[in-house]
Amino acid sequence: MSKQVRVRFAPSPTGPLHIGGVRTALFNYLFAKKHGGVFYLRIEDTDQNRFVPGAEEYIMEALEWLGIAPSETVGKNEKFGPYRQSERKDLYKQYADQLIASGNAYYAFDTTEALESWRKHYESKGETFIYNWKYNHVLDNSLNILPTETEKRIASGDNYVIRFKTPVNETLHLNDIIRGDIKFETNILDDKVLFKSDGMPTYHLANIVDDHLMETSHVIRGEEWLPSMPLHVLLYKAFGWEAPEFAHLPLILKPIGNGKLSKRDGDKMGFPVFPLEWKTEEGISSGYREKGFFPEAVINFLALLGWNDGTDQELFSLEELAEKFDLNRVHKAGAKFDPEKNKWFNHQYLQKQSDESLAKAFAPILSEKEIVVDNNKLIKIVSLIKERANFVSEFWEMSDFFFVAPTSYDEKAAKNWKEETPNLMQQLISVLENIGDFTSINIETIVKDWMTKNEIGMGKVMQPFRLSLVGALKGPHLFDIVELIGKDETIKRLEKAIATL
RNA sequence: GGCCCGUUCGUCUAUCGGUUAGGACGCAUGGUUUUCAUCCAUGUAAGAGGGGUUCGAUUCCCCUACGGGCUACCA
Repeated sequence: MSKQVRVRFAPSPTGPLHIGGVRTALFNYLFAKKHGGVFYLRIEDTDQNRFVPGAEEYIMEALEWLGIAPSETVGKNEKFGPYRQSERKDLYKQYADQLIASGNAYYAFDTTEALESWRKHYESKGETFIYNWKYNHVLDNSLNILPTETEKRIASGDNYVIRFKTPVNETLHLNDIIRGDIKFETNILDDKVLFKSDGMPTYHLANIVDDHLMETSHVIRGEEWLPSMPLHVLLYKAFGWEAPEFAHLPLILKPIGNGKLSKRDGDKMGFPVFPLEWKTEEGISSGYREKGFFPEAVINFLALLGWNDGTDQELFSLEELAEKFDLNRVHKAGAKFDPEKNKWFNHQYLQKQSDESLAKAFAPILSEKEIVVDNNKLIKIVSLIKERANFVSEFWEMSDFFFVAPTSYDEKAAKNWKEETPNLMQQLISVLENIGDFTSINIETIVKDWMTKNEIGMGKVMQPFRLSLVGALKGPHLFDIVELIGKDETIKRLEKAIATL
């Protein structure tokens, strides 16, 4: 690639960033890294009605948490700033005027109501209403009146918008990196509004102007933008600018049912669709971070939703992804989001964490329950339970018996508590009392010795023993538990079980 | 309705004309663990349909069906 690669993620701050947006950001980030380019963030806040406080901060925080923060954005390396379109407002009008002057755009005075009624009118006749030359005879714009009249109306304060004048009778052959050639007929295109009556540009104008001014080399965005690609390409042409290359990413679809994944689906289906938690008056939408996902796991899962490196490898670090990423290997079809596989990735990344860092992550949960525990002991406990966990948040219910004696016993397991069991447990207590070196291996050897010598079946002892200590038939290797909770506690729990059951 | 994009196991996907259509998640079974889980092994399961092109189509072309997106003075 001859040109410096500069790509952007350009969300509009209308709420929390959702998982589809995260993947778009990720693919842009990876593409930039792969080609030694720049990944920048631009805030597209040209719709004043949809502004949501906190959304912009949320987006930045989310990208930072995920480890894919932009290198240029609001307040950071602003060499092409400002990066907020609302702050570039004054810039856009001149470009709209430029298009008017060159005959590529015109003023339109139609009211929303008028357009709505024309639309209905033609639809009832079985026609598709398009705002272009074909229906110009019913439209109220500067194409139909004298320039002096237009000037007069504008001067008198009539509301107007500026529309693009789509060329007539052209067949456009556009290229998309992922999809190849795409054909469009200009005759079916609307003359889109470029400049709104409130003095703000629409997405289309602002986007093209900024992508040009910020020297964007590649536009990598969601497939929902594919239909506006001809307009955008036409705009570059009208300005006389070189257009960037385009790549339209497949959409992320709902796990079950039809349609693309939407912001509301997440909590309804039991998984987060947002990187971070988002609170509003209506309620809390859960986030990956708060649910205990590792950012690496989220990144890895998302990267593989629509892309793969052609091998069987599934676990990739961010660096590896950046090295191997290739837009030509992006799948064309939409991908259903699979919460199960997402969890599996988290399980993989949980196993990669050190016992120390997992203990550190677990500690706050324990202190909330006012449990004090020696750090070395905690590290050991974590090492015993982590392999069966998907999340740190599962640690407590998987290990509570290390910290507090069972208060109840699993009913089904308690059925194995036979008549002879109390006596056996009593004998077991005596055996344990005499063990000097109270370590897992030693205890195991001695206890098993005792069972063999007295011809006691393993199941007769081990199951009630576990039930007494844990309260259920679950958990790590029994003698590891015994060592960790210690001799006194073990005996205490056995005595309690004998008394209770 | 119109326009555009797409279609391989239930799900994510590999395959760039010739393969027993491979891997992963899930599920099932077995083994390990006298527990649960993990782990290991095995199994389950796919080219939407119809036409072409070709010696040969999952792969290239067309049609149909289905899925998705867009169709605002929202992005």
